[in-house]
Amino acid sequence: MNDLPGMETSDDGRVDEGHPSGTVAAGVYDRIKQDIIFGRLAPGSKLKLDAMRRQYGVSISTIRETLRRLATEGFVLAAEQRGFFVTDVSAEDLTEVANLRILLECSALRTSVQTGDAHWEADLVAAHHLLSRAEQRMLAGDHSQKEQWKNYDSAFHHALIKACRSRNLMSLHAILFDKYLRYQMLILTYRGQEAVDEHKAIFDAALARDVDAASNMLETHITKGLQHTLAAL
Amino acid sequence: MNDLPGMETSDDGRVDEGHPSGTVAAGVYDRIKQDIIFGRLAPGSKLKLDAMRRQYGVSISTIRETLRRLATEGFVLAAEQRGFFVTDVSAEDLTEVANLRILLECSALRTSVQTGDAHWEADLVAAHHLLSRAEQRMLAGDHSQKEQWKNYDSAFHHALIKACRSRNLMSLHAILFDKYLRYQMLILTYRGQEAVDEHKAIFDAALARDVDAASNMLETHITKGLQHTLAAL
DNA sequence: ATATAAAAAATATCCGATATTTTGGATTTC
DNA sequence: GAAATCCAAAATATCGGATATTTTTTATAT
Repeated sequence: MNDLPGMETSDDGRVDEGHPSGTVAAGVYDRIKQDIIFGRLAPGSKLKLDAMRRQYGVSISTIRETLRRLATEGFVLAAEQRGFFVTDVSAEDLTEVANLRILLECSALRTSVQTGDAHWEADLVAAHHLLSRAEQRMLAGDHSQKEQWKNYDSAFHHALIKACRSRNLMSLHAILFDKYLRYQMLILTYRGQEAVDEHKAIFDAALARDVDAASNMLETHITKGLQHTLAAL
Repeated sequence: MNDLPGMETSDDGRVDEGHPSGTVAAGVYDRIKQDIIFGRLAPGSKLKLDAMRRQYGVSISTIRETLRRLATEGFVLAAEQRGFFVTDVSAEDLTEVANLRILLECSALRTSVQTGDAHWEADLVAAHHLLSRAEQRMLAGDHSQKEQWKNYDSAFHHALIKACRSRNLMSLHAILFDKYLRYQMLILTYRGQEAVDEHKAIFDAALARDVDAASNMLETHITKGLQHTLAAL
């Protein structure tokens, strides 16, 4: 009882240990963030400090530090003197996030495609391969490893823009991607073959060093994903 | 003694009270952030928790929370188990920040100019008026209120893009602007009449609803500022 | 129903204690 | 004399408890 609003959260005494996180705070940060992104902590729900402390097995100071951090990234709302809440979702917010992704990701992709070296190519090929396999499983109806599939999706998009030579851009993009991801996890439908084909098209254009084609495909990909998600929201 | 690395920091027991900040943490956040931006805490310097606690007169928990927050925004580097440092500056970083500003700010400006209503115009006129007066003082050789001048500069750029209808973009931009600002404060030279003219040109184009002209002028403005700052760095 | 007052819950902050880790010297070794 | 090693001091990470305030809830009265 006295459980958190969302539903069951990450590990409840599970041995787990998928966290090579050096510090306690880093571990709990990862866990809470994932719990928000994957919907285990429902949008809008109150994050009571004492309950969180018990749930995650760390002190209140650590919880506060973590929530503040997540608030700065935008996953949590810090209401002065009234505590913390999981950030709400809305069609407007999703649209903003998608448009920002287009702006940043396309710009970074263009630079990447123009300047990426053989090493960038190799990483990209590897990332696409892993994503591709996961997508095949999804298409085959095996939705059991959604979390992993999304990790490969994330890694693929990351690999695409990795050669953009801007740490600032990369870190902003990473946060945006996670925000976008949360919306995708919220709706439960898979876009299927269409998205697979788009990934492939972006991948091919990138390797062919066709800057415009790659950028356009990416924009289409995000726009279509947005529409799909908006419709299901 | 046992002072902080930068030099004298904001208020040392001063009555001050320019902070209507409801909570203690909010106040110290503002102060530390300003101390970094305006160079009172030097780039790269170590932020020792105990020293900070004494300096700002708050508990270590509060200091940690604040530094974590600033680390997420990128003004502070959180080195796991090794404490916090003021983020270093570099030509590469500055260039990245400037390019991101161009990307986000120009995009937002275009939307703003296209969709801004009379209220947006009014705010913009007001902001430009204040900036303009401050610039005249600067040109006249009165550099005593650099901090205020920069606040008007910031407010002007903010007013330009205010009608872009994207909170996400606005908040990212605000952080980028502050990062850029720090570099400007680091070098001590004023770009002068040139920048004043650029501001005026952007302002005029925006009010004239000339999207392309406004966007181009803004890009030029940022690019020239970047070159000026790079040269002085 | 609605406004108000008292009680309970929760937040914001501080403090002190402890286990670890990192850092700076001092000492020894090659 | 430079490099490796070892030890003590400093600093970080984290916890649990205490207190003042503020918010929320509950109960009471209009």
